[in-house]
Amino acid sequence: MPRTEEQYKDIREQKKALIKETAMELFAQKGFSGTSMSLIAKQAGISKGLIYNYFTNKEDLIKTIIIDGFKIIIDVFDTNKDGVLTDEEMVFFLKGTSSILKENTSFWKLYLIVMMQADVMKLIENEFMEFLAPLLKTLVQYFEQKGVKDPVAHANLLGALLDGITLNYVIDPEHFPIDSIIDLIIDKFLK
Amino acid sequence: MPRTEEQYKDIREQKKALIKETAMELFAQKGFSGTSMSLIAKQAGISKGLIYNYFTNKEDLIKTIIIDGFKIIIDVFDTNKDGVLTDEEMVFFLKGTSSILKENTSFWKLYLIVMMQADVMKLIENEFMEFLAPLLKTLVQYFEQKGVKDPVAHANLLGALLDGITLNYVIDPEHFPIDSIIDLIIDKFLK
Amino acid sequence: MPRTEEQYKDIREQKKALIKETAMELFAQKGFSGTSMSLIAKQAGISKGLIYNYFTNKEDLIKTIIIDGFKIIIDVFDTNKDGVLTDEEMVFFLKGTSSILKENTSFWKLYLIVMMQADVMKLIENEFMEFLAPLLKTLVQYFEQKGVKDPVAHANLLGALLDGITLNYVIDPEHFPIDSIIDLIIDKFLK
Amino acid sequence: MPRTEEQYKDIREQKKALIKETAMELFAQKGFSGTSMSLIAKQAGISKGLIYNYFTNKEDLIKTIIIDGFKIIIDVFDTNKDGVLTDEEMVFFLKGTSSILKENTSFWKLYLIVMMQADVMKLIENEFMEFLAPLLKTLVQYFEQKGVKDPVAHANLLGALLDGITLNYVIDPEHFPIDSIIDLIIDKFLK
DNA sequence: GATGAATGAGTATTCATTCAT
DNA sequence: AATGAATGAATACTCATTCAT
Repeated sequence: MPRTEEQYKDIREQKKALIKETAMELFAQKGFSGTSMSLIAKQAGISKGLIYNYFTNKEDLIKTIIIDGFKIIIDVFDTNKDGVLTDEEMVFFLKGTSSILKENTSFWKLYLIVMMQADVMKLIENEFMEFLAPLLKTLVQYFEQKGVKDPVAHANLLGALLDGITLNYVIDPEHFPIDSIIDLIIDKFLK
Repeated sequence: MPRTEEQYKDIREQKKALIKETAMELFAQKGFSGTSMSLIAKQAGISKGLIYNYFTNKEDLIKTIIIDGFKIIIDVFDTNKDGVLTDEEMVFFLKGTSSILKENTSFWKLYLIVMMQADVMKLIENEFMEFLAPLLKTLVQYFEQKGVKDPVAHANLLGALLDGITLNYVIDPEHFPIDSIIDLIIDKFLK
Repeated sequence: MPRTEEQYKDIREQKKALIKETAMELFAQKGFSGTSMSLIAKQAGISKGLIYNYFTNKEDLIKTIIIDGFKIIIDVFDTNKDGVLTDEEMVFFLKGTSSILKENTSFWKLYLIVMMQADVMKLIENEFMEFLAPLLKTLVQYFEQKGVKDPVAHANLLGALLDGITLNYVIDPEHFPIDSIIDLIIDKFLK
Repeated sequence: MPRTEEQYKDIREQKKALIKETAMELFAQKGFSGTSMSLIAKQAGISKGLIYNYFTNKEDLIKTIIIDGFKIIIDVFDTNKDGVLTDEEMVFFLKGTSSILKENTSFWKLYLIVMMQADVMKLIENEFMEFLAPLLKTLVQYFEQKGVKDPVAHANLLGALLDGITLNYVIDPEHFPIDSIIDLIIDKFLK
């Protein structure tokens, strides 16, 4: 009995997710050029050819991983919100950073790798800006509302700080005291 | 009649510097595995083989570039100093960060790439710790002396911040407002 | 729909045999370092890359060729036999040497090349001793039973003689009078 | 004061001998393609360029080593002698084989390597025949005079035996019982 | 006579991608 | 949908040889 269209779609979605998940871990661990398609296939328990059934090539694979990752993060943070953050929401956002880092360490490591690699970065420039711009805008608005002297510098400072925390955390999650640092930030930026 | 030893030494040093400089730019631009020895040779206007006259292999090349870079930075900052930073020295250090970033953008980009790349990182782990440990210690001592509640978190926060600034600056030097951010840091951390 | 496992296995075995055969001829003709993987591929009518689908590297290739060769020879001669050779069996063994040389000239040439090449020899040392030791032991036992004064020297002499015959035969199979020499040996060693 | 022509000639001869000696050891140890000109230069304590001052290329170097080696051996054995060997002379020749192997192990190993390598062999084919032919002729004459049934087979057998002994000796000089084997040959072939 | 920097063709090996089944 | 054999271009690295000094 042939499978229904629905079932086929399910299989496709599952396989695609499996490939993406496997590839993400490996890219984060060994870098983009350091990870071969063969290894991804082997690790995922499928054939090399099958990957090309779902992704047109290696670049498409990493691009999809990153962009889909952004989508999830955006959903979580709802960074597109028009309104202005209250202090409470900001605390929620900063505390959320910690748990989102812990739960998606591989993704964030990959994110940093991609940011450093101009060639790969070009592939996702547009999506990257779509992701980052509203976030930065929200931060600027937040500081404007707090009445600080240079809200743009404040927003950039906080953005850089979050990047730096991400960097240090993904490199050595065991030893980097992320939670006490987040507390410190809340103390320094919200009072 | 052969050249004098002096002449040979001169030639060697100049060529080595040329290769290191060229390779650093390319590594920073395209990553370690993304940069081929052929490209380095082509860009430097020499033959592939000659690189191997000066560096035993690709790893030796990047290792030498990073370690020599550290040496220069250490000399500038004198991070091995035993004493404790005064506020004045801290300001000097932070302002120095800005100019050292501007003058060695490629090196710092390479530094971040290397930090993200576990396999390359292994090559220079020892030298990296020798460079970083005293710097972090100095920061901790500085915050201890200021009497803050959690000096280690403060030091790590400032360290992460400097990493984040480096990251944002090397990715887009034109648009990142590094100087006003440094001023803000001085304002936030020294008062 | 993929091929059946059986089909894949068939393809693999045929290709592997083709590569081994081609490589053996070339190694025997031009030596180990004198034979490039490119040339083997070209001669076999396949791509360079395919060789690495079947053998992990050049060393693995020559090692497999030699070891598989030994296996065949051992089967033919049954050198592991525990008992002692009769004169009749010794005649059979010596006459067999002639035909085994004629039928596997390339292999024996390769065998000699490998013996002369210390670095390649190291790769197969163990297998080589497993092959040679029982053969030599059988020869010693044979001469012991014949009651000659120095059976070890006799065995070594005969061994060296067989090596020498192999050497002369593979260098110039057309002109070396192998059969009359074997007859002479039978005459000189068995009476 | 400039050196006299005589002195220059002396220097040339000494340097040439040094290069030949060094190269011979290395070729015997690591094979022809396995030995680089750089290594020879380093081992001999001279520059790469200097080797090309004395030998037109690598092939010329090995060719000269082999041919000069033959010349010395021929002188020692005087294989060009027209007359026929007496039994006494044959004993002297066989015993001499042992000492000549012990004193020139590297040369004989190189000789075997070259014999196995068709490409290199071609370079010295003529000189090789000039060396071997009279030797074989002398052996044939010796056996003719002894009145054996098949003197050519006898000569070839003895020749192969000497090759085999050389092979076994150069591979493992410590353990191969060359002298008792030579005694055995004298016993088997002269009685 | 002597040096060693420099070249460039060559080597082993890897890997993204294709395609017949 | 799925396989893995096959390709070929690219990569790091080696080395005989040249040549200005």
